[in-house]
Amino acid sequence: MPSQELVRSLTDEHVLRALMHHRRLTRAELAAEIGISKPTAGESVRRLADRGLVADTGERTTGGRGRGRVGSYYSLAPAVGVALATVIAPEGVVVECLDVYGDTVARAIRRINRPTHGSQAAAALTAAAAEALASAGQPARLAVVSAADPVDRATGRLVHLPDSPFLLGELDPVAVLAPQAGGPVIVDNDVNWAAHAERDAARDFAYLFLGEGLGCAVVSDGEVRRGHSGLTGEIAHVLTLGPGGRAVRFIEVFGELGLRRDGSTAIDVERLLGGDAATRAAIGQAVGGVVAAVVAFADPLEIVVGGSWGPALIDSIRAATARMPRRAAIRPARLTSEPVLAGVRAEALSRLRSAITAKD
Amino acid sequence: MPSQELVRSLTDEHVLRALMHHRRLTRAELAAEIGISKPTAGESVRRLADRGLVADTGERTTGGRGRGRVGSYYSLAPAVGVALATVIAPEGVVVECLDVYGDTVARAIRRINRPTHGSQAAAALTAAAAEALASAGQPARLAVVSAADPVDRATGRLVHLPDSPFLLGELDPVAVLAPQAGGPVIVDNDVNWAAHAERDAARDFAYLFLGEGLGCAVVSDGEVRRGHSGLTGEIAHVLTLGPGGRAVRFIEVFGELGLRRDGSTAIDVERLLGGDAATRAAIGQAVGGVVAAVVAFADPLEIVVGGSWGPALIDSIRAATARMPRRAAIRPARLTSEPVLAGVRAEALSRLRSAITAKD
DNA sequence: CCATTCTAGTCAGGGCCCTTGTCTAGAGAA
DNA sequence: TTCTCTAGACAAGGGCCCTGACTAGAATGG
Repeated sequence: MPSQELVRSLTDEHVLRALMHHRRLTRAELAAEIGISKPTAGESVRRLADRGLVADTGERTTGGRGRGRVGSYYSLAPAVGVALATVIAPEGVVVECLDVYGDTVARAIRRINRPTHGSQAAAALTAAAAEALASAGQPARLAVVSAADPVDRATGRLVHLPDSPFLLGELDPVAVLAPQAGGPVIVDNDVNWAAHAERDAARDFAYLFLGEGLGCAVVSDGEVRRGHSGLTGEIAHVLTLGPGGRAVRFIEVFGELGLRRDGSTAIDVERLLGGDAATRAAIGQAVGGVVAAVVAFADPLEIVVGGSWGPALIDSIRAATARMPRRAAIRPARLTSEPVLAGVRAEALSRLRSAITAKD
Repeated sequence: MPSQELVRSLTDEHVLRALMHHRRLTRAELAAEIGISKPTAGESVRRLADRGLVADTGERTTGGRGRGRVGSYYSLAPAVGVALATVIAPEGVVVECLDVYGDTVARAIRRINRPTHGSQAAAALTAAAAEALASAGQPARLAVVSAADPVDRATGRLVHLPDSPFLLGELDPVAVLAPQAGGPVIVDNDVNWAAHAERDAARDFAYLFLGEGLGCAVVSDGEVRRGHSGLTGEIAHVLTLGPGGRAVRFIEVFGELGLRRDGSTAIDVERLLGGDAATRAAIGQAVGGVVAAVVAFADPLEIVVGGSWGPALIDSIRAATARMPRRAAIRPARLTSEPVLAGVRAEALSRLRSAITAKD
């Protein structure tokens, strides 16, 4: 019987998924919801209870909907575990424990004093994860991590690219979190997660991040595309229209305009936002060249502009792109508060649910 | 029994797939190959024969492998049909009928006298398809079409972009072929299909097409990505490094070097290939800028260079990209003879097989 | 030349999973 | 107290597949 028990596992999967969305159901409600018979629903619940995935909540239907025999409510057991949603930024780290319903059941924060020194971030990460897990009281099943630096797709390590700020320093989030994650550790950079959170808008779009650093995420056919080594969207070296009509690398435009912080590769956002009309036009031109490239290579329905100064200069960008032969709608990012965390949460929830239903 | 017959359809699917790869098998061989019992294999064959998908070939095992009772060979019936693999180029159209084994069972060619006049191409297409289908003697199930112009993803129609040669003219391959295709008509441009054919090399790469026209295909996570409207890879307007260090649109570089054909937007390949060292270096610089952009937005493992003059200038391109902060391996295209047709054939075969196994 | 050997295909019996239909338990309504 | 209504359990049955035994029929080999 090679594929006979497949149908049984399918039934169990349906039951788990129904409980994820309705939190608690009686066996009769499960049968009606899924479209299976009551005996089948009962058997499935028994199996899942034996495996520790489902438990009788102790609640009874009495007092709810009229007469009839009382029913027992079942729900997912705490043993199904939580997912760690983690954001590592230069200011500090956030670790949240998400349960299977998407609720944040615990949260811990640690500040980092010396960024660009990986061991600081690693220590903060371990401590925050320990605190959050202790507070949640449930086992972790996996971790989804955002880091404010380019991430190597194969290893999950942060990589230092020339001319790009290296905010967090040498850090291997997979190695740091593996002991606490209880499963896979998925790492990607913050821009990609922010794009992930705006994914419902379109199946093909680009997210242009314009802040202290420069980044871009490409969403194609509904998924964030990372490329071979995970460096899709590292746009510092794209050739664009610089001052005087010269072809200049994108990041160098800001140097030539005197908008890079001294002794750093980061952009001085304050000075940039206080710039005059000519400066804003020059920046708009430069961004326009990048837009032309992303239009050519990603053909997005729209271009979402985020970051600390991108939305403020959106008119200059629109003006620069208005004359281009091919255009794409340019709009500011929709999510303004914690877009990165929103994307990380969404992925953590989706993966946690898959891990539970797919398991064995 | 909501999902009970799922396992039966799975069995049938396995049988069909086994027959696609082995062409003819006895029921006992099917059972051994798939890992099911002989009675189950026999039942499945009976069902599929009733549906007309499988037929006794009349061949018997006698004379082959020693003693024992003779077995009956079964194979897929001709009624499973063929896929139309179609290439539309300015010179003419090719229509091939591919059977489920990937063999070309019929082929028809029509020349086109007046390109850029869509009705000519449409007539040639209809005639070639009719000839090929008559010769094949099997019903068509779907068509996969390559066109040497940008293709609108939503409609399958050819689109005219500014500064890009419009070789075939207004043409709606879906409408033209629908009556003969017997199913869906999938249309994409030639560069994407050529990239499709090189897909086994890597899951993330870019295919740079440098010929009379300029194009690029982006393969990400193993699939050719088309973008929202299907115009991914239309690189004529990417800003790059032009003569004198100015930021120039890619296509304009060729105009400034005097390499565009008079009265047309096409590149004069002969003159280009006869150019001096300075010209080749200038072209290499310009292509290098495009490479920088594709590296930033697609992060390919390698960049495959094809087209009529691309491979010939690969050293100039490599020299221009050698100094770039981020690099990707650049290599000439592997498939040189009919890469487009190879990609179209591969997709047609894959879709034909899916259509047969998924049906009902 | 005939018994042996070996394989393709069929038949019978049984297990698994689900379904329908019936029955029991037990709470609210009359 | 009796009726009504629902959650859940139990029994019977059907679909699909498997194992094991059986039949048919050709080549081998003494």
